[in-house]
Amino acid sequence: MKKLSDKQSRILRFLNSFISENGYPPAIRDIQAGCGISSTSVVDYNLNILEKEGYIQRRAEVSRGIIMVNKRPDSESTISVPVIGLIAAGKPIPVPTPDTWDVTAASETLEIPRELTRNRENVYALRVKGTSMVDALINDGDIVLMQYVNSIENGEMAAVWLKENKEATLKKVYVESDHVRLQPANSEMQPIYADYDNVEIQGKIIAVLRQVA
Amino acid sequence: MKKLSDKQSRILRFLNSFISENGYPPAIRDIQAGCGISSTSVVDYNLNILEKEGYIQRRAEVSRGIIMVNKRPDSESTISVPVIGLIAAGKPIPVPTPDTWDVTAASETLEIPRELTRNRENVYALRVKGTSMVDALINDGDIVLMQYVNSIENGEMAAVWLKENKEATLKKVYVESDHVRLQPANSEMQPIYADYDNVEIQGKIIAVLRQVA
DNA sequence: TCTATTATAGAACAGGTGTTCGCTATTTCT
DNA sequence: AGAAATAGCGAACACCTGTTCTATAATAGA
Repeated sequence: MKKLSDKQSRILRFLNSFISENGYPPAIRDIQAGCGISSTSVVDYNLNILEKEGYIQRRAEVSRGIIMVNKRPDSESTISVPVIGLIAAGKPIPVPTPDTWDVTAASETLEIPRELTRNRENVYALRVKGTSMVDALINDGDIVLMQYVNSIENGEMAAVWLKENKEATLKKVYVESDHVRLQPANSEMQPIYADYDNVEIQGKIIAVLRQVA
Repeated sequence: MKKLSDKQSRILRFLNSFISENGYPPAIRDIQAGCGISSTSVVDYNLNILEKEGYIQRRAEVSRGIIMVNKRPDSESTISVPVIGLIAAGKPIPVPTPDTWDVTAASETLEIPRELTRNRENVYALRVKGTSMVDALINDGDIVLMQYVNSIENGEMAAVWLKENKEATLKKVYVESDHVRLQPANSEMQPIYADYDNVEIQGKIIAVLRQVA
């Protein structure tokens, strides 16, 4: 790809904003006005260059037949994820089962790119309260995306409820010969060992979001 | 909302498929052909009904000026963030300036909910390489959302380039009497002290994304 | 400096395109 | 059945819009 001229990148920026603002692409004369270009032929000239360079596609003889190639037309690129509650040491998580699944009932939802959830089903979000999970690189205030599952693979990070301790935490879970090993993500921290019937999987973690400042 | 006639729901379905297939809305005569309708006026007639019922919006006198209302244009809820490169100890970040800002030139982009970026401008993303920033609760493979800024508030987490050490890192930055204190987010870690002219702010961190498994 | 290339201008053309109008067919209601 | 509302039809109009043509200016190469 060659370097774009000032006018060309201006057109490209205008295309993006126009489409996102109006829902349909601009006509040649919209671009002309929006970018302060003197002639439609100059717009046409530069659009052809942009097409040859692969930035856009054009449909001949079609009004507003301009397609941005980089941004996929797939409008289903985000998914609504319910923020169910807090996870904190000492409190159980009110995890919904797939039966009682009702996104609309959640008090708060988050728009998450499908790219992050990788099209998984039964995804919910939890706010992390307290610093009890810094050893898993998860801080106070972070949001963790969880997937409701009954069982998990060895080594996956999961929200586990320790019945005896009455404590929920996020750890890597390894099922071993006669116990369950709960391993913090930080290799310098020591693992916790627990009996099978003391742990209850409440979902596996698939992503972490943290807003700073 | 009234019940739609067969023809109207056929038009609605055609609109969806046409837009997702072509990237721009159909003209009246495209709908006419696509739905097997005999006259453009019939299309116009039904489009007006669809608009009155709230299914679409129309721009008068604008070719292809049809907007689907139910599926909001993605760009309203999400923003395209360019993934500019890696941040790792020992490597400078090729941070763009607002002048050379060109989202389309980035090799990779990420759709991020505006909620996460809080409508900030000049946002870019970096992939974190290596575990050199675990003390800031940022792991290998994490994606950090950055905002290009010249200066930052005391205590904000920023990407700083240490000229002497030839090293980029993410730390909380405090400007103090005769030096700059770079404080890891983890309170148990010791801060780094650096001279004013040894540090170069390359942007402040506004969010962290981590995909697990 | 002369020339080839690239970029810009303005105008005009031909077909695309939303809109309108008069009229007919179909359905709904009384 | 008769009237009224709804739906459909075809054509025509007037503007929209992509495209093309010719001419000129600016730039780069030799």
